[in-house]
Amino acid sequence: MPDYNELTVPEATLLQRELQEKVTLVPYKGPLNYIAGADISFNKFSTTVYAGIVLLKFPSLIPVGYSLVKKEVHFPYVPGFLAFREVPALLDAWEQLPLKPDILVVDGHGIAHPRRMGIASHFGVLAQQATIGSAKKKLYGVYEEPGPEKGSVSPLTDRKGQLLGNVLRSKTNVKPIFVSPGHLVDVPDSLRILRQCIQKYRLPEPTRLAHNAVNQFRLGAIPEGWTGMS
DNA sequence: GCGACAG
DNA sequence: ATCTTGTCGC
Repeated sequence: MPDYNELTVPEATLLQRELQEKVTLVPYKGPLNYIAGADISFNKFSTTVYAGIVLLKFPSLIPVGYSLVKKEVHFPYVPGFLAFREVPALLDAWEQLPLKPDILVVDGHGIAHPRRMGIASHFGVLAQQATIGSAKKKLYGVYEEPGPEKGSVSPLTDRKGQLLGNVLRSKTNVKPIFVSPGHLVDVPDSLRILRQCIQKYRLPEPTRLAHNAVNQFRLGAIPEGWTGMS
């Protein structure tokens, strides 16, 4: 695996095209006893990123532990290349997880990307892990605004009509979230599974808890490493 | 050339 | 993404 910090955007584009051929979109048949959420936090203008993965029991969505890692990154944030900034740190956090989840929810898009290679797909291929992308804003694609009530959904497609994911109204009268498969799951299952992760907030529990964890970690409220709960 | 543009 | 007080609406 190349050092992402040394890549140019053209080189990163070539790598995305190579990895894209490995993305597998299939119905999810495996067990679903554990699910996890991954996210990154950082101080503006800083090259230090705080990555974290929170593991939760499914379907209770009760958190059972988290993995936190601090890392230096130099690849800049460029729309369409988020993975080159966040995946290295997330892989470190992933490696120190004592127990791998059946599904990992990544904060960002899966195949709803110009080259069908959003961060969730990128991570999934490298870690050979089933992943779902859950984003707060659109990166690529077209869609009709879903109805205002919680549960309303509308398809996200490319300009040729190919299905990329779905736009889900997770809470009534609240901006919708974008759900797309990353790897080893398909569009229908990514939506079905993610819907089961919505509780009281706009964001799915795995992502929401991961966001809280990395934020507290960055602020020094939690120590680095693996922390089981009980 | 102009608008769009995950985190 | 992060920094922030008040404010609008269910």
